[in-house]
Amino acid sequence: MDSVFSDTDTSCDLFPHTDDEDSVRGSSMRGASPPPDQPQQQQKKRRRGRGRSDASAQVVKKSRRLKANDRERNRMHNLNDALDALRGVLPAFPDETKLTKIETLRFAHNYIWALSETIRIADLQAGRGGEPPPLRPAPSPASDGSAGRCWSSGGSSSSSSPAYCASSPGSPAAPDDLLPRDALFGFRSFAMGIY
DNA sequence: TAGGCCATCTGGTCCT
DNA sequence: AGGACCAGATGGCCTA
Repeated sequence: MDSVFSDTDTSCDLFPHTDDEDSVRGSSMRGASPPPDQPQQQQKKRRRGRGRSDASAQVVKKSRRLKANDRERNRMHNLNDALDALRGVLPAFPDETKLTKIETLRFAHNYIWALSETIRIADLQAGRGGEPPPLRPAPSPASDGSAGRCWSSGGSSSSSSPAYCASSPGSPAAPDDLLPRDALFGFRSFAMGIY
């Protein structure tokens, strides 16, 4: 499939960033942590009396480390790409600033829950043929103010509720065509409403 | 300026 | 043995 989450695609050349030299002195370049426990002087001292094998071993070790760094960088880039793809699927307003990683994950979680809840309600309605149930999940029993604006199902149904209380939004994120635009307002804060 | 977010490096652990 | 995954550390950038 075209899944974004191509688990271990080592084939990703998303970033022509394979700068060996770059990663070699990545620490100094990005200001990343300089090896705190390995001052060069110590290394020099330790080298005393050792044969060439030690030096070559160091070279091998360093080369392995650099390769590992490169792989790790790629891995994180893949992860970020997947995260970006996820952002692309989630509803958002143009003026909304980019969701952070944690916001994206939390919002996706809640959004999926909202969708499944919508389906569940629709199924219920179809099976019964009665009057349409409210499209929006009922406000949580504990929510009578600004504080407890949870839109969890309260564990009332089969669907596992996210039980996450959003700090602000009064309504859950839901499919765009099912909910008015204002239902999506503030989903950013909603996204944050986990834990 | 403090705090949040992020990218990167790094060493350890697990898996193939 | 080598690669993937993970968590901690570190420093840069941005915003309130």
